[in-house]
Amino acid sequence: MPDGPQLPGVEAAETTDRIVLHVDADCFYASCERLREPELQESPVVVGMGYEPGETVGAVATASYEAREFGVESAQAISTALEHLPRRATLDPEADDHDPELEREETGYYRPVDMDYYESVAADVRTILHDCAETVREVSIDEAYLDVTERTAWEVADGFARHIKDRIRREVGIDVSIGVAPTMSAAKIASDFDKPDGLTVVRPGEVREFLAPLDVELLHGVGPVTARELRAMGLETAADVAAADPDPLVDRFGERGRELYDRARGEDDRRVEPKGDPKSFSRESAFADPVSDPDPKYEQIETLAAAVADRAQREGALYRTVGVKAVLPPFDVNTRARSLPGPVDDPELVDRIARELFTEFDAEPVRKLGVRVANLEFATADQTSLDGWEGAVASADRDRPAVDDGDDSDDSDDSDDGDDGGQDDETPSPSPSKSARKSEPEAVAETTDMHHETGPQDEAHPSDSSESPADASVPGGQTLLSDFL
DNA sequence: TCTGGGGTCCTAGGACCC
DNA sequence: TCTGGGGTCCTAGGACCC
Repeated sequence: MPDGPQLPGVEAAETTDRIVLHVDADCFYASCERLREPELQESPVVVGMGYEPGETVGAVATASYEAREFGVESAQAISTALEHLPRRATLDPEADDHDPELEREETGYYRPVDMDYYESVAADVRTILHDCAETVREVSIDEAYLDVTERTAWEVADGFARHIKDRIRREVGIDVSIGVAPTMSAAKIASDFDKPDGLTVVRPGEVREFLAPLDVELLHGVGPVTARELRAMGLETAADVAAADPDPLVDRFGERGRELYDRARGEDDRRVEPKGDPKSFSRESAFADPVSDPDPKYEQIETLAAAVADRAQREGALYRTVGVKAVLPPFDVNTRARSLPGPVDDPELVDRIARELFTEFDAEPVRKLGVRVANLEFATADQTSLDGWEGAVASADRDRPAVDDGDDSDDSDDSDDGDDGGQDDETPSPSPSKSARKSEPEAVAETTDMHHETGPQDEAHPSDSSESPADASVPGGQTLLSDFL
C-alpha cells in the first residue's frame, strides 16, 4: 500500500513516501463561538484576548473570514478592529439614523477568548483525529499532523481526507482545512492553500511543482526578516530557492539555510511523531502604558510567578531554571535567567528568583513583564506510582552514591530512567513541605520579602556556593534545595 | 501592522573541564 | 605562563509559529 502510486519517473525512494495530513481548523476560536451561539453564523465574528465585552482593550485573537473582509486582522488592537468593523451591539436601534441594513452588513460580534471552552471543542476534534490515524502530532489547539500511510492509499487519499472533514463537521460542528502530501512541510502548506474548508492533495513527485510558484514567505519557518533577506539575494519564490546554490544560504542562515533549501525542493524526511513534554512554561502580561514605579511591577511579577509555578505543579513538572522578561519601550525585549543545581517544585523560590532577576529593571519604564520556568522534568510513570513505594524507593536511593551529580547529559530527553536518582531522592522531601507552605502563606511571604532585601549574598551562584540563597530562604529551617548542595 | 500571550528552536560567547 | 583542542553547560538574544 505505501507504494501505491506508480508514477513514471518516480524514484525508488519515493515509493516509501508517507501519506501525511495536516489538519487545520478554520478561524478556530470564532468557529467555537458560533458553535454555542448559532446566531453568529454568517456574521463577522471577532474574538479578542484581554477583551471585555463593551470595552476597547485587548487584541484580536481570531477574526472570522467575514470580519477579515473589513480589514480586521489577527493581533490587531481591538480599538483598531472596531474602527474597521463596529460592534453590533453599539448601534442604537432607536436612533434616527439607524439603518437595519447597515447593522446587518457593516457590524460584527465581539467576544472574549474562552480557552476552556475551545479546549473542550478541540478535545472532540482530537478524538476523531486519533481515531483516523496511527500517529497524530498536535501542534496547537487547532492544528495537527497525521500519518495515515497505513490507513489509506494515494489513489483514495482525497476521499480519506474528505471523510475526516465530514466527521468533524458532523460530530463537532466546525470546518477544517486539510492538506495531504508525502511530507509534513508540504502538507502544512497544502492545508493553507485552499482555506477555508479546503482540501488539497499533493501527490509524491508533484511536491516541487506545487511549491514552485509560492512566495518564499509561505514556506514554513520563513518570516518577515528571512523573507526580506532572501529577496535581497534575488530569491522571491520557492522555485528560486530550489534552484539556488545552497552554499550562500547555509553561509547566511546556518542550518536553517540548508533546511530552507531542502524544503523548497520538496525534501523533508521528518516523520510525524507525537509531541513530547513541554520545554518551558511562561506567563506574561502587558501594562496599558509603560510603568516606572517599582511597586506595580513587583506586584505583576508576584502574580505571574505564582501562575507559572502553579501551572508547573498542576502539570507535574519540576523546573531547574527560572527566568524573567522585561519589555522596555519602544519594544526592547530583555531576558534574564538563573539555573538551579537541581530540579525543584517551589513556588516561593520562583517568586524570589524572579524578583531578584528583575531588580535590574525596576527603575526602568516597563511595558510588559514575563516569568518563565524551564529545564523541566516530568515524573515518569514509575515516579507517579511512587506514593505507595515511597519508603522502599527512597531508601534504595539513599544507597546510591553521589545522587546529586544529576548527570546533566540526560536531562535533555525523556529517558528519565537514568535520572531517577536525583529525582526520587528529592520527591519525598518536598512533598510534605509543599503542603506545609500552603497552610501558612503569610509566614512564607514574610520570609521571602526578608530575603529579597538581603541582596549581597545572592551574588553567589547557587551551584558554586555551599551557602545557597535558596537554602536560606526556606521558612522554618526547611532545606528544600540543600539536597543538591 | 507602534506590538497580546504562549511556545519552539538556533546561535554565539563565556565559563569550566579534561 | 603560554599554548592546543574538544566538550558541555549556561545565558541572552533573535526569528518564527499559532
